[in-house]
Amino acid sequence: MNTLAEENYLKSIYHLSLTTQNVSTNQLAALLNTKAASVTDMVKKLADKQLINYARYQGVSLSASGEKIALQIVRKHRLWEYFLVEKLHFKWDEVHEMAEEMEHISSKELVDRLDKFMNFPKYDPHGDPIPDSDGNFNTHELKPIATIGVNESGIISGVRDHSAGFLQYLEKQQLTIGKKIKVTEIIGYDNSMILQANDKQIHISREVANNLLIVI
Amino acid sequence: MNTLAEENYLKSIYHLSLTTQNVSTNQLAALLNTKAASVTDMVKKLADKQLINYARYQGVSLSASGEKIALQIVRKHRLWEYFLVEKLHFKWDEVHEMAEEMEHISSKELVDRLDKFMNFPKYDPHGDPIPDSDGNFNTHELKPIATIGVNESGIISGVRDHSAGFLQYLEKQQLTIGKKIKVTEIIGYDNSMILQANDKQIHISREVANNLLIVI
DNA sequence: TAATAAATTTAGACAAGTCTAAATTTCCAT
DNA sequence: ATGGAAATTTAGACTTGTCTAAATTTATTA
Ligand SMILES: [Mn+2]
Ligand SMILES: [Mn+2]
Ligand SMILES: [Mn+2]
Ligand SMILES: [Mn+2]
Repeated sequence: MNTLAEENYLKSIYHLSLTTQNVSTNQLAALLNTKAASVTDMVKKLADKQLINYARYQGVSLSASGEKIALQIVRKHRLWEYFLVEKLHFKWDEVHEMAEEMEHISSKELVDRLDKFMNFPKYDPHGDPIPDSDGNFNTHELKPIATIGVNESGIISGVRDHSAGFLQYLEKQQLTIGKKIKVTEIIGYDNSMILQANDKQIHISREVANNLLIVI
Repeated sequence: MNTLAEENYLKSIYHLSLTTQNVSTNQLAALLNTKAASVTDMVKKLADKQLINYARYQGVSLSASGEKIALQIVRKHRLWEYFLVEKLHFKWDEVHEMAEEMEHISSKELVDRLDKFMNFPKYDPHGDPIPDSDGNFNTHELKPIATIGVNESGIISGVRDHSAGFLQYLEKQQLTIGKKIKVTEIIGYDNSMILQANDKQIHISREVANNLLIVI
């Protein structure tokens, strides 16, 4: 139906659309590790196929049909990540690159059966919601730990940075999905935070606090 | 490492090499649904990469490194087919096209863990042997039912024709892998055969008898 | 508001993989 | 042994997706 390159563009536009309404050529080029000129070419093709809205110099947004496709790709990515972690026992920092390939397996029936096989998980190993067969998914209110104050607490429920390095750091500190944390102190000098978690005190930098998401 | 097209060529050369020592351009073109001129181009590229032996007008054969790669692709194809049938409950005639895509997922670690997850199966849903992590696999002596005589028997262990139509026919007749059959009569007029299987008499044409493989 | 900077698009080129048509080589039957 | 026929390769072209460099448009800021 759509080429691998087209699918990757649609997925990237989807992700960027979560924080920008009109996605720019340069944003896409950065995310896709390509050049702005290449993005312009592809964006014209996707617009011809009615998968995105595009006006020269104005950036792009997904059309209804484009979003539908993007959500199916995101669904596949997250279901395969769940499979790799829950069934094949990979660690949460090891699965992204594999899922980047697996998300392009085309059969919808396969994905739906995989979903059923794993009992319809709602979140992937990084806390991101998994769209169901129709593209619907849970949206819980996530906020960075950095936004709460002393004596406030929450449940770790997601990450803003998906890099292997960050995930490995969190794993080592046992700051993983589902863990309860409470802020016990904020160091004024550098805005770092001391958390109570796993019956221990854990000192995290402001940068970590910005990239670790909780639900209250 | 290698492109999708290169992998498909190597796999096709591997399959054709099982019955021909020097695989011809036309054989490859037919199997890959492409044109002889395209095959010549690709074959030059694979020869440059030392994955095949190629002399103009003389056909090709796999080099040691080419065969190693081909066997890894075959391993992935058959393991994914096994997964689709045993874990996701697809029928044996439904899995080939999906496996054609999945065999190109690159991670070796993933395949090895999938293998372990399924308890190291030795044969795929069609009776074809699954190479292990090092590329070694069982070779049992398979022969078409057509080659045995009246009162001889065997165990259905493979198919020569992998088309969905043939597999569906066998399923309906309950002539599936593992079933014991005995030839009770051969009709001289058309060389069709009457089998005893599943406590029933089943009449199969010569063509079916040629494509259904047993081990004695 | 004008000029300068930044973002985006256009122009032209290239690699991979494929195709058709024409040329070449090999095979086979006389 | 030789003249087709069949198989294979070459020549030249096309598509997809990418790139660099130049041109154009939009944004910023003095
Ligand atoms: Mn991921
Ligand atoms: Mn994820
Ligand atoms: Mn198959
Ligand atoms: Mn098979």
